[in-house]
Amino acid sequence: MPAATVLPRSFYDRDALAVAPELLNKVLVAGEVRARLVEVEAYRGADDPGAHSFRGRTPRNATMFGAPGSLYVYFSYGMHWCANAVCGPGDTPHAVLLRAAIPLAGLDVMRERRAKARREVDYARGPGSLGQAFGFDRSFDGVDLTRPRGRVRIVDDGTPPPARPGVSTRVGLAAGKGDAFLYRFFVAGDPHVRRSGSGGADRRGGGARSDQ
DNA sequence: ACCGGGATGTTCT
DNA sequence: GAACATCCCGGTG
Repeated sequence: MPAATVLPRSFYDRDALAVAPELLNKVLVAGEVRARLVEVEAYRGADDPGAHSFRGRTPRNATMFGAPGSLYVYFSYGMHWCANAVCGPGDTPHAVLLRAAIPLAGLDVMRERRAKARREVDYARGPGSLGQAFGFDRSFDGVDLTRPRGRVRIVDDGTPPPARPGVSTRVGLAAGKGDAFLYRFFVAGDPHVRRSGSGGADRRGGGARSDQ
């Protein structure tokens, strides 16, 4: 098993739509907590009415306009802290929302933080839950994800992204949700991915594409 | 399993 | 004052 390597800034310095599917199966690390990303969403600056950066820079979204490879954390619905990886290219305000992950280490800490979650599968299922499991808050906004011993980082442990990720529209948006915005990517069939829409949870097998 | 609503507070119009 | 990249609980079938 190769040593885990921190993703370099060049990984993030691209369109969020290119970065998002490649973040699947990477490992998010903060202190002793580690979890494998299985669901993400791309948000793309000026062309994306669903993005926080669509209407320009504000105090809240300033981190999105900063260096690719930064962590953009925002407060959602008066209750939850959600985390994004800032992307590019250059200073283009793109980002990838981290929506769900498989707990790998630091399970005691996660269980304590996620007291309401009964099952391990729910520790980091959904962006608010993921933020709570990792202990994110305002002080994490702007953290550099590319530092090998940084406070938060994303590493490659040798697990490749799925060859054919699940793809769908994004969750919970009033704007930017048509078929032109297939910006959500997930590991098809993984139980840690928040179920969407109707029907069965566990679609698996050869093809794997649009929804679960 | 599916749906409806309340919690809770920052951000922007 | 409305909207919001959400979560959880309780009702119903």
